[in-house]
This record gives sequence, structure tokens and C-alpha cells, in this order.
Amino acid sequence: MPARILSKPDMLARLMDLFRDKGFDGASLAAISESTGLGKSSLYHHFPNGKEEMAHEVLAYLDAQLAAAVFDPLRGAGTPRKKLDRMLDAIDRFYEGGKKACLLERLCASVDAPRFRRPLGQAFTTWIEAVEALAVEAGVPRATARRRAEDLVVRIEGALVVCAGTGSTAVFARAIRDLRESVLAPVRSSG
Amino acid sequence: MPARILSKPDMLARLMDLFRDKGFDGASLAAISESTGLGKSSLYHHFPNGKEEMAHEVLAYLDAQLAAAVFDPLRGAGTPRKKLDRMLDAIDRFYEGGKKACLLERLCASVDAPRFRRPLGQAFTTWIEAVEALAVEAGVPRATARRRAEDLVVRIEGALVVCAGTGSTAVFARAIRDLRESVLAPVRSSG
DNA sequence: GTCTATATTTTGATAGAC
DNA sequence: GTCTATCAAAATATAGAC
Repeated sequence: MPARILSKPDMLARLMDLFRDKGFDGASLAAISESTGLGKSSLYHHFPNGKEEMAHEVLAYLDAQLAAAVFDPLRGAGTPRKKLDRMLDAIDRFYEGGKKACLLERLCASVDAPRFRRPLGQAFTTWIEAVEALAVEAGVPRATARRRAEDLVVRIEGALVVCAGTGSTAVFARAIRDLRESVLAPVRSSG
Repeated sequence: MPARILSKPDMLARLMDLFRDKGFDGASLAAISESTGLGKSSLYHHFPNGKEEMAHEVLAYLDAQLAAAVFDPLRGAGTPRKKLDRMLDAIDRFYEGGKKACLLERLCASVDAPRFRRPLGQAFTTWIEAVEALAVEAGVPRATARRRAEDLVVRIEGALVVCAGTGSTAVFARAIRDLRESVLAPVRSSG
């Protein structure tokens, strides 16, 4: 039972939750109405262009969330290792240990994905570049840092898919654990 | 423009294509009718329980495809390295170098995913166990083989998501390339 | 800014002729 | 085994009162 009145950020948080749970195509206005406690007309008051506008605003909201919870820690004080740990902790919390899906993946998988191409590509790129910068700060050569940053995102997204498919979160937990070591590891012959 | 008459396997191939392209929730009966060239009534003649039955049959069809294209090569002659190469070649073809989505992921992401839990879990498990067996055959200790097999699936699925999100297939191509080396590599201190 | 009520289109599904 | 015609339900979206 949602509170009678929701601030815009609270509304967006509810919407993000719903899109992550049901996907963009699977989240009907009826379900959105129920989960926010707002009638359909109220929803169109806040989002005149309907579901598509909701998704775009939720993506912008996610950007802000990521900036605060994931990327800001990377720019603070501490060793790169500590910063990586903080980021992985934030990711682990955000995905609830592998139990909750990724909004980006759900929007990529939607029929209207072409309409979200720009912000989706930007979100992935921002994430990858933040991790790359951290690895470079830790002394990893740029090309290797780039590959490892891509790998981090690939492993997170892949682990979420496999966990959703198998019903176990073990693979996600191990991915997080492995990444703590591999992202900043000293470079060997290949790495 | 589909041929006037389709065999059941051809029908299932069309359906798989459509589910991979639009997702389960996004593939309407109208679209299914168009892509198969069959009217809705004909579809219900072949699949009395509608979309859900279609998805289940497509999953069974995928099982058979995977068995023929991916797992059979693993049981044939040749060094483990050769077999791994053949499997990765088949995967690369199946996903068209990262351009086409994974059916399993699309079904995991659907609102009706709970109804597909069993066959989805089975499909992932079969895949992982096949790769694990190959690594064991190559002399990799079982626990390490298991982890590497899970990693292979995680990386394939994750790379597909990232490629769909960024619009580039480079990440998928690199994942395939890396896996050729990493899956069967000699075990060091950590695997 | 929210509501009730309604319009319009689409969806999944069926009936029944051929 | 396919078709045309149709259905009931659900989808997105809007009108207009408060």
C-alpha cells in the first residue's frame, strides 16, 4: 500500500522497481497505477507522453543514483582497492545480491529499445569509463584497464541473467568476489 | 514474406527468431501471425495453449539445436582445444557475432518467466555442465572447471546485453576470443 | 494534482465455414 | 489445417469534474 502522496523521486523509484521486476513491455499502466497509488490520469499529468517518458525519466534518475552511489565513491579518498570495494558493495546492494534485475538490461530487451538507445548506450559507457579510470589510477595500462572495465560490466550483467535463469544467486556472489581481485590485479603477460 | 506452408521445425525457428527479436512479452499474436504467415486460428491449431505453449516448444526446439550444434561437437573426436573452438564457433554463429539476443535471456526477462523456470534452469545447467565436462577432460580440476564453465555462460550472456546496450559487437567478439584461451588454460594459483 | 468515467486500439482467444 | 469473422478483456490514452 503506497503512501497517499509521492514525491517525484519516490515516484521514479517505484517505477524503476516495477520496470526492473516486470520489464518495460510487461509493466502495464494498471500495474504502474497500483504500485504508485496514482490513477492513470495522474500518471499522464506527470508523464504526458506515457510509458516512454516514464522510462526516460527513470533512466535519468538511475544516472543520478549511479553518480551518487557508485561513481562518487570512486572519486573520493582512499586507495583504488578501497574505492573498488566500495563500488562493488554499492552494486551488490543495488542488485540485492543478484536477486533484482538490471534496469538497463530490461530496457535493452524491450520492444521500444531503439527509442532508448542513446541514454542506454550513455549509461553503459559512463559505467565502463568510471571503472577504467579507477584501474588506470591503480597503475593498470589504459588498454588493459579498458578491457577489465568492460569485463566488469559484462560479468555483472551476465551473472544477473544466469542467476535469474537458474534461480540461484551463487554465480552473482562469486562474480562480485572475483572482481574485487581481478580488476586491479598487477598486469602479467595477459590480463 | 514467409512461404505458404511451414513445417513444424520451420515454424519453431520463426518463433524463436521473433522471441529473440522482440522478447516474449513484446511478441504479439499479430506479429507472430505475420512472421509465420499463419492466421491466428491456425496458430491455435498448432499451439492450443497459445503463446505459452509456443515458448515451451521453442525452448525444446532450442534444446535440440544446442545438442546438435553445440554439445555434440564436444563429444566427438579431437583435442579439447579443438572441441572448444568448434563450440565457440557455433555460439558465435548462433548469436551472429553479438547482433542477435539470447532466447533464454528474453524468456528470463518476461513477465511469465516463472512459468518457464524449469526448462530455463535446465537449459543453463545443461550448457554449464557440458563446458565443465570439457574442461575436466582437458585436465582442469573439477571445481575450477565448474567455475570456468559458469564464467563462459556469464560472459556470453553479459556480452550480449552490453552489445545490445551500446550498439557495438566488439565486446562480444572479444569475449569469444578470450574464452578460447581462458577456459582450458593450465591452472595457476587461482583459476 | 487527483479523481471518475470513457474512448480507442490492441491483445489473446474462439466459433464455425471450407 | 487454414481461413474469416468475432469476442471479451486488457492495453494506452483522454475528457472533464473537483
